[in-house]
Amino acid sequence: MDPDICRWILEFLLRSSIPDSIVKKIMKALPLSNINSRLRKTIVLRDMQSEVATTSLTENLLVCLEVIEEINRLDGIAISAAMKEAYCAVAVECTVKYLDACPDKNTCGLFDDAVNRIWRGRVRQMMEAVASGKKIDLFTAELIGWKDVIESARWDREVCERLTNMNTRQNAFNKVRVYLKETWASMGPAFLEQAAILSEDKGWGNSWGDKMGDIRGELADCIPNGGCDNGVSESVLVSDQMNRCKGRLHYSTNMTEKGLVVFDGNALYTAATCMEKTLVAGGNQVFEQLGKRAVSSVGGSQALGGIDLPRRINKEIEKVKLPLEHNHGAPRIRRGVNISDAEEAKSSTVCSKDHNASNIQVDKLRKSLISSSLELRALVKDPLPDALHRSDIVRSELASKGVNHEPSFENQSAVVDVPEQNTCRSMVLYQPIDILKKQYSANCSNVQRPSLMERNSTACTYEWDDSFIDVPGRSPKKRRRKGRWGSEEEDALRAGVKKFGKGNWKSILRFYSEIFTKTGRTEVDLKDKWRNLTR
DNA sequence: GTAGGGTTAATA
DNA sequence: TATTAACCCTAC
Repeated sequence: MDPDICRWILEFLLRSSIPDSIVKKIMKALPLSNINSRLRKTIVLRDMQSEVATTSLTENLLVCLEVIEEINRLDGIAISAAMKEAYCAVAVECTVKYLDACPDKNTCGLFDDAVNRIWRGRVRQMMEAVASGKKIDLFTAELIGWKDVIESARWDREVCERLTNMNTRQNAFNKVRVYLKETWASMGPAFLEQAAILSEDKGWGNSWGDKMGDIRGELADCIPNGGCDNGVSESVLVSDQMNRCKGRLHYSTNMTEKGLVVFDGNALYTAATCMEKTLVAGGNQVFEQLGKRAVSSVGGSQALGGIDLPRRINKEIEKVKLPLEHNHGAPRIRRGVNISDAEEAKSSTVCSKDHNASNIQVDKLRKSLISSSLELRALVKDPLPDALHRSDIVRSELASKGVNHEPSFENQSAVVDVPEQNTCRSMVLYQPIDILKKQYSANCSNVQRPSLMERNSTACTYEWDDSFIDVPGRSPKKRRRKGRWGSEEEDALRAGVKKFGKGNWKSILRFYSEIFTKTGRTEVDLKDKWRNLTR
């Protein structure tokens, strides 16, 4: 798919309320080259929004804000007061929260570690950078003031108590939400939404809505046993979101609705297909207007990466029209692999109403894919897509930097009631910005955070290749070895059980994510370790 | 998501 | 070789 189309789709999805799990899949599959600063910022903001939505506050937010500051500086955008306040409030909360869990506030290793990471790490590096003449807008007098207070809490019990009694958590949430609201507003709608609004202004019809309803119904009907693996619900969700934008666009072509059906849980394919068909639906008029609107609204092609948009759009039209009209054509990309027309034909029938027939074809195709996969493994040392590669590489490079976090929506209230920590919603890892961090977070602290693009925690291995396909004659899957538990981890686990109670492993994992993500612990690991500790 | 039984690797 | 810690699997 064309990189510009990818960007438009990704920006739109990031701005939507599509679950992070789907965005995660899409980001894994999309070729994320040529990311412009607007998309970078959108990714980071979504990351922050996700974290706040699950009422979790981690040092990931500090990294995000630092990344955005860098983006803004390069783009010549001033740092707002809300952003500075948000950064300071999060830094305070990410430190003070450890006081709450410390049995002995004056000898708490977790609090000390947080002070070292945040105030003696990030903030001090800022101080040094400013002293050397570098402009860092996040470094404020308020931050310096808090640094002194936090440092004094290490030896002054009174300060310590005062900090513990402050609602730094609520304050941080409010400040971050204010900042997010302000920033989303300043960025305006997603490019595709702008285009949709434009098409509505032009009166290009509204028949799409009815048609989309039919298609969604067909999607639901044609999925045997609730779906092709787990893809259908995702496809419908994506379709719903795309419909927000597409509903305003004119629909007039002979779409092959079956082509909309997700194959094997690949939400990207659905998103891409929906978007292609939508964009094609309006024909040249829409594309031309898209181009004009984009170029005129940003004062030239610069903001779109310097592309000749109308020319690019026409190219896309030709590329997409062909397969639509002839029901075959240019190869599409699924899971980062080009698929042939024959496979396309197969997959297009996967979800037909003839479930038995489609299942047979699914089985055939799966066998074919497994066979291909094995062949590829034999031929290629590491078959992971580039995105995963980059993510893994960056993650290892960030082993001494890093972060944590969770998911979200725009347009949340700026000031909200924050639930008690032990009633937090379950954390959903959503970590999309590894690549961006590599570029923008040279001064991160030493906490690692799993990536959005990271492989499933139960599938990733530390000492050997993962092999999820059983192969006769091949040695059985080895066990992961994450290593023995350190005293820091044990302390965090004990403090977590004291704070959240036994059994709330997910909450404990989230609360001490700075510690547990370094070693890649899961909630099951925490449970098992607690069992060992209490035996 | 969690609990608990079972398995495996590391260690004494 | 026995014990223990870490990990896996499955049911709920």
